[in-house]
Amino acid sequence: MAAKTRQKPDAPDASDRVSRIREGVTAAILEHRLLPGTKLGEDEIGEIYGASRTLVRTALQQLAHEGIVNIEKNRGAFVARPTPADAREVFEARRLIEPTIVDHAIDSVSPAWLDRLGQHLAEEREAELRGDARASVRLSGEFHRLVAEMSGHSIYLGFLKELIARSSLIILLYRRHDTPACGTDHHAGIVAAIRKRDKQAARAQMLSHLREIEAELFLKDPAADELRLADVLGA
Amino acid sequence: MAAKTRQKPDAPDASDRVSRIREGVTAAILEHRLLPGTKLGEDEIGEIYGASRTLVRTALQQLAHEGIVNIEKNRGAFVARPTPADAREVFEARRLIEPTIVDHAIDSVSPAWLDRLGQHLAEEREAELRGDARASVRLSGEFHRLVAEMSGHSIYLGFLKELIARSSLIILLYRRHDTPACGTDHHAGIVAAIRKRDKQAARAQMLSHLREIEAELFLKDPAADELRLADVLGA
DNA sequence: CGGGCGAAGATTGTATAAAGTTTCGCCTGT
DNA sequence: ACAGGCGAAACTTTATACAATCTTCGCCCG
Repeated sequence: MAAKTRQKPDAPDASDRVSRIREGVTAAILEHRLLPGTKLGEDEIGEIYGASRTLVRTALQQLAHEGIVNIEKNRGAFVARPTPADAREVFEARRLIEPTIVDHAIDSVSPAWLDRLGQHLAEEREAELRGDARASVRLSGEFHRLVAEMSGHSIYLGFLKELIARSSLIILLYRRHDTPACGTDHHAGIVAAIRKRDKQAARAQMLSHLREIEAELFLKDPAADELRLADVLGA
Repeated sequence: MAAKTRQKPDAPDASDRVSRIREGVTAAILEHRLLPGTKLGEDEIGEIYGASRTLVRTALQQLAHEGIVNIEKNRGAFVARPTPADAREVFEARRLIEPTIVDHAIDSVSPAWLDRLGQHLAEEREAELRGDARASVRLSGEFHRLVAEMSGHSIYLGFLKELIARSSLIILLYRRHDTPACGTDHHAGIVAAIRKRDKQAARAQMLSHLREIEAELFLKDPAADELRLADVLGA
């Protein structure tokens, strides 16, 4: 039975070229090398990755569906600029879904997974010590995705991937102080609760963790935003 | 101000050709004219809609992301065949999200929306009287989407659209009796609760409604499924 | 007569070229 | 000097052509 060629729809180490472009652009956006509003020309990206526009276009469409890129008809693709309202929606959705995800994760916990989580915490601590903000943001997102993978719930995993990508962009945009993302301590606490199979504690910690992240953002009123824009344009 | 050409990213009456293909194929799948496992050839679809393969591919990729089509590398696109495990995941997600959605819907209720809901209920009753199963399934899904639109929460709306599409496919696959989808009475009850701004009742009714839909499905054990398949092949 | 190898056909993946749209600069007219 | 419009350049969109891969059918060998 040579069913070897078949590969998972969302393989993490996806070796095909579209995935490489998608992940490269995602990394560039999330590491703040491409600011919101930046135009993503197809030729430009294609040249960077040595691919034709066909593949670039596919990747950009996927990113648009993830919500970190906006495609405007006949104008091109731009790095998304989430509004404060978007931000609130994203975090509300996370507060709804993630506590349930940790519940499931605890149900299907295993020594191998606990090892993986511990290893991840170590990586996060190291990045934080280095003061590497880019790696911190990336690893913080990966922690949440790891828990979702652990839960074995593919629908929740898919939703959360989207929410994490958007969150990372939002955090980079609206972070108040330059505090390095969300505290590693929170993640450690969640892992401890998972290790103890304490669902109630895990849910509670996840929830407060998410609340704290959102509380550290400066989500100004959309109306005020409009005014400020008018101010700039009028001046 | 010639900003007429600009259109919403997910316009319901999207007039562009990709959307027309996507909606046509979606309708065909949800109306059971294309059975799960059916191959969706690019040329075949392109000829039907008078479009080139480029557009067909775009549409199929979007459908794959929605989960009602599977794309296998170098083999093509097929109508998805959700497993019982998939079905349980989808309905669990709906039970988590939809009660919250009705909450929001009640927060932003308006006379215009109530009219719209009432009108929809009438359409559902009419289709049921006609015994038009296809229309019933479609309208039943649209009811849930309508409530999500009412909530004004774009993230939840996006997630629910995906869940509804998958649900429709699942219901058509695993329905036990040929009972016409989910009872219109449930929907009427939910609308009544929304009209009374009774969040608790609305949440409870939505939840029991979803439970009842799932209870009417015959979600056989995956293991048993394998066995039956082996049985057929062996015979 | 059954099984496996191989070539032809069909289908998808990728690249390139043609068509349509937007944008920006420049020029003209007032 | 400034407003308005014409036109070219750049880009996206769509179509078509080419390359790679898989499937299928027939043939040969055991």
